[in-house]
Amino acid sequence: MNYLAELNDPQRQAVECTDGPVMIIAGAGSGKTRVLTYRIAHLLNKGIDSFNILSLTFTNKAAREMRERITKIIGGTEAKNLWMGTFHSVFAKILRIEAEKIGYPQNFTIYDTEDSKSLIKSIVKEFGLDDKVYKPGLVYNRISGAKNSLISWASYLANPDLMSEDRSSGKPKLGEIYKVYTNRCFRAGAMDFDDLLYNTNILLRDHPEALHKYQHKFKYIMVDEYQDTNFSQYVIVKKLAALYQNICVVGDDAQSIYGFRGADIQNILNFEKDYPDLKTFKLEQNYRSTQNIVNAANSIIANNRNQLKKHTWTENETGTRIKVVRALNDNEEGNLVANSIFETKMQKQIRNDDFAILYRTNAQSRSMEEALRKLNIPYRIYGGLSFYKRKEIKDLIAYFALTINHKDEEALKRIINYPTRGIGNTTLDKIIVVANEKNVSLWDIISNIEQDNIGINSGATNKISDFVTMIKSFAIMVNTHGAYDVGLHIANASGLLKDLYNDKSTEGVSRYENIQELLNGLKELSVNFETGEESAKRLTDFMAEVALYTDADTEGEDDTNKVSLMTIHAAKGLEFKYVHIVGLEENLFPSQLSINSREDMEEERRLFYVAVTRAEQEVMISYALNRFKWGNLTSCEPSRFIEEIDPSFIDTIETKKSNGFDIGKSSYQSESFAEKEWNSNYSSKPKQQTSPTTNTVTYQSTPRLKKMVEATKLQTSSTQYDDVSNSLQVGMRVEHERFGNGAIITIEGNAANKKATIQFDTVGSKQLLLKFAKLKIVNETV
DNA sequence: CCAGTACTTAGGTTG
DNA sequence: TAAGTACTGG
Repeated sequence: MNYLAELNDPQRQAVECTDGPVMIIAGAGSGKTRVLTYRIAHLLNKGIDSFNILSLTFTNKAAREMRERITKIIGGTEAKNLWMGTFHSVFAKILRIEAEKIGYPQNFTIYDTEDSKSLIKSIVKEFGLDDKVYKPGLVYNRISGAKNSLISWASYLANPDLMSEDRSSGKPKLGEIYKVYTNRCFRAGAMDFDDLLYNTNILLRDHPEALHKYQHKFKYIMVDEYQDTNFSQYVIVKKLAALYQNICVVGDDAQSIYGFRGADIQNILNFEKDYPDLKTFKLEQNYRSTQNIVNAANSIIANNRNQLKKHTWTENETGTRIKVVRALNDNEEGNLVANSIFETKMQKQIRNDDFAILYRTNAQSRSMEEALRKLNIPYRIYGGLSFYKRKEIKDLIAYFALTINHKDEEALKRIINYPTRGIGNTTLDKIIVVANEKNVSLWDIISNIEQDNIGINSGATNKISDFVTMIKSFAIMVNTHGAYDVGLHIANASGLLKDLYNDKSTEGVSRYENIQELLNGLKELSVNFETGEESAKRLTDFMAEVALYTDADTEGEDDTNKVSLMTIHAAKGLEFKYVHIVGLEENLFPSQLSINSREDMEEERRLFYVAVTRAEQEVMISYALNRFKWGNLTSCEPSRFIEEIDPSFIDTIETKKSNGFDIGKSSYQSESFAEKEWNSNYSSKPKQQTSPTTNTVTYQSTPRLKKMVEATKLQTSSTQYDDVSNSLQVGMRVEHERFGNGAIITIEGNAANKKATIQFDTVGSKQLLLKFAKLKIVNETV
């Protein structure tokens, strides 16, 4: 295959320059992925072994696309041998191999962000600190930032700058929390996402033999989206490439938009300093967009100081100018955008999925959705909750995790009493206290619960040992059965499937189906398609990868041909014929939080650059004069970014509504249709200011009296229902004032804590505390 | 234990 | 405004 003929000059040079350090500055739409894939093909053509090539990306999606394209060129077998994937997946794989060197078990758990935050939350609680001050998300970001800068907890505590920062922000204990967090993760045999990179650095720093091994293995290294690397990733790449120096980084400093999560644009700006004999190639020809779009984008980015020199250009047609549209308020902005899409569709016969609406913040999607719905335009919002983050999925996966790694404490805390098995918070708290005293894992305590008397009553003790026995039995099965068999068994034996099955609400049904879907996924994994026989794919293999799945991008059948709604961040790497960028207002885009520093402002500007360069044919920019923010109507000014576009590439549209009023002219504003609509949208809503004074005022008396009244009430109610509660038996049919009729399935606990599980005819199964549930016996026949 | 209510908070997001 | 969480009464 003559792939070199398909490339322009700089693209071909970049492909052919395989040895030594190379930097490819790839403008938007310049054929970057093509160059990367052809470069790998070229390496293989030259006789390089596919096992010696490492290719790193940031997202699963990018990795998958790359693998698909490379498979087409070089075939599946060769493609499989390449080390190709996200930073996290590649180094997780290496860490599993080398885990023992750094004191971790080979089957370590990967904590996702939710696990990490929940752990942080419990540590903050243990410290007796206020979780309003030490918000888990904030603490997590602080720890994450430290790890991505390769600052250990010890150097954090020893760093006077960091310590004084934390003191002046009123959070002096952050370093201590970092320390305990690290210890707890280690104790649980768990790494968070940042640890996958941090610990790789530890491995390469402290174990020269491991460093040499991987330096020799990865003779050729490629990194995509290099402008998004953080310090931790930068050091890994630098170390691995130190021996052969066949390092090729690809990126575009103008598209660096992830500074807020630790990406350091200096990594690409200073790449030359690390490799003085660096060869740089610039891909400046844009194949995606019209001249107007490319030129407008160039005029925007020219306002940034901190950038590498490059001039993108295109041979495409001139195209139409960028339209700038003003709306009176956010709802009208939605209507203008939706109308524009509707008209373009009709006039030019364009598909829905050729349109995208891009915004700075997720909150802006609402007005867009409403407007699209009014015109019956199908749309899809990106960035929802991914499958693997759903509660029921996380619950089942927690069972898997605990089965494979008994020390995993977040998994254990999540499921020890779900489905409820009588191991309540009090018991769990006791276990945690003892585990912390001895600094051993929770599992160490509960698996010896019968020997060590830690002040838990015999009932709970029995339940805990049942739980331990169950998990141990799962663990045995993992070694003897395929992933699907074990998964199904765990879902059943844990009682999770049954619990969901009993919930007949819409959400309950959907949760049950989600579990089925996960199990189906396991089945596909464990069946060998060619023979139809069970393969040796183990639950362990699934668990090694699942934490790194984020696939919100599994497109179903019904997701085709819809208008795309997403944040600009989410749009990076995508392209659409028609792009609407909405909310171009000061304090929104650029964001209010970025107006005080040049770095942040330049990142906002790059974000705008990314937005504009998504478009092939047309860009429409809109802003509103008034917008609801946090429940208040605020007036807005047009964004400075609009002025920064060279005026020769812009058309300012004086929008006309269907009735002919020109809302762009202020003289019409007080009488215009738009104004009336504005009034009807916001002012005519009944404000509920008039309080319903006539309604029942139950306790308009002193607090003391109120207490007495309530005490009497409780007394009467409990005496009244004690008799009923004592005579209840399993099998009886009862009536509940809210849930209707049902049958008693189990009764447990005694006296005040007596509770029953009841299968109701209409609302499914519920557990009720008999003290409160005013049950009437309907039928005593057992 | 369940469900309703009071209260809080509000950027972008991959793995 | 809206959505999510913490608290509390039955």
